[in-house]
Amino acid sequence: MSWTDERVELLKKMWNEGQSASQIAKELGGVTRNAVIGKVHRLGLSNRNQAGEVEAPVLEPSAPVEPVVAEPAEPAPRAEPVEAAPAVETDDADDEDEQDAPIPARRQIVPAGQPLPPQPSANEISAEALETVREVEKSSKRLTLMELTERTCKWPIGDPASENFWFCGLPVQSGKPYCEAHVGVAFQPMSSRRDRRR
DNA sequence: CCCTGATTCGC
DNA sequence: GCGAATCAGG
Repeated sequence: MSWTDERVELLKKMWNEGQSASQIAKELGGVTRNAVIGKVHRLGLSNRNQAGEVEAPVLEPSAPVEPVVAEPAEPAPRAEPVEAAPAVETDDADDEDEQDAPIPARRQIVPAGQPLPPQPSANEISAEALETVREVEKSSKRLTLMELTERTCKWPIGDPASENFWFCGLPVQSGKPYCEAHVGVAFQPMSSRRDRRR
């Protein structure tokens, strides 16, 4: 593969969008991240952004969709109940402990045997948190189902029933299924969810 | 171990 | 110019 104008353009675009060298390399195909980094330097744009100002088009993910049950497209091979959300009984047993508690997750099945993250009802998340997540999602890697790995955030964004759908894909928080931002909304301290009694 | 970008240097 | 190898760091 050679650096055709088109490939260089894509490289520039992605680099200015903040994509990592490996991401770009994957997108381009036929090159390694080293090649990308090397090219980036030769092009003298090691300093991300400056003129480009290529704002990610990010189509509004049509607001937090209600839990969408993914059709078991293919029989998932005994999906490991990874961080299966324990039935969180929001009883009146007010516990002040700051123990993290996953919000109820809908059982969803992914061919890869990965449990899908819960679709949070916007009303359960603080405004700021939601804001932050929205912000972070702008830089999501927009991975497809097949591109998910054990260390890419599996938080779904958008409407699964449409083309406007992808997975976050940002680096997961070591061990967890989501990136930092999404772990934040997926696992909330009891205290912050106490007031929203059922 | 996973990842990131930066640099070097033989080709 | 290219990019693998290597380095430095999270």
